[in-house]
Amino acid sequence: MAGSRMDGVPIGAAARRSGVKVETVRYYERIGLVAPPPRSAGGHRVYGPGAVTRLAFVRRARALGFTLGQVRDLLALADARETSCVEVERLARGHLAAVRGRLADLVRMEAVLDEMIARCAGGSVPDCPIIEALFEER
Amino acid sequence: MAGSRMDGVPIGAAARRSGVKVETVRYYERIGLVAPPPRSAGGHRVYGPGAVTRLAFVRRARALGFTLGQVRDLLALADARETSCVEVERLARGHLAAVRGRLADLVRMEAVLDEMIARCAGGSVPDCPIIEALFEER
DNA sequence: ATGCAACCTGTAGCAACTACAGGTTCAAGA
DNA sequence: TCTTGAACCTGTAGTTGCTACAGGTTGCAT
Repeated sequence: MAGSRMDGVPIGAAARRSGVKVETVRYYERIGLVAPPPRSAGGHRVYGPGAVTRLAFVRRARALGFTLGQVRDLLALADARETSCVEVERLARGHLAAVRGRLADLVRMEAVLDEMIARCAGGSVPDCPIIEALFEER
Repeated sequence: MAGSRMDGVPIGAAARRSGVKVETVRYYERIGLVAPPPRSAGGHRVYGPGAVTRLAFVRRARALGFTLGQVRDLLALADARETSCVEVERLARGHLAAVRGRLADLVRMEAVLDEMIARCAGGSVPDCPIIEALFEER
């Protein structure tokens, strides 16, 4: 009866549960972002719950726009729990600034596209204002 | 006196004028995004005003987040002037939708980071809420 | 004439995956 | 028990959009 509930799962199930694709899981292992899991007799990777959680962590951090390098840092900090919060907050703060920068860029981008499309009016104008706008000097 | 004002410029000047880096100009040529310019006797590229404008167009479209594939399409459309505007607008519209999608993601990202930092409070909490937040299921 | 900045080609590297090819293993049904 | 066939394995190459060399040649100002 021992070991019946704490199941190790193969990579496909780990991928589904964590939201990371199979190839990407192997990629993360290859680059040393996650530890190589134990293998079955036949050589298949077997993931415990902890490993799956870790993969999910990576996925969420990536979805938040952290680079793999930053994720690596976060994982290291998560492992060294004592002195972590200040460091983690610093990382998150820096990242928030970057996010806000990109946000501002995208908002501007949106406005320009919006205006270009609006100027395009009916659609049958011979001199397309979008092209013109992009070709214009300055 | 003929040819004194319609100067062809070397790649460095073309790069400065268009805002595209020298290496990137060569890269664009290599992948066939822009046509190979004529060369000087010694083999240096010589860019006319038209080529520089085209590079600037690429730069601006890229700055708006168009992929190189889309830029390629835009350039083709710009060359085939008659039937272009509707198509260009369609491209721009599709791109705007993509931009808005990314925008929504970033706004969510910002909210999560903001909240994580807020929850991190003083800074010396033993269980760092940022790490916890990312490790949380669902 | 000479010095040196700017040019040339070609290749390799970066992030962060993604997609094969060509095989092996696992699990479930007959 | 045997047999499918899906899921796994490794390794390599491709993707996008550049960027950075190395090791050489040209252009131009002094």
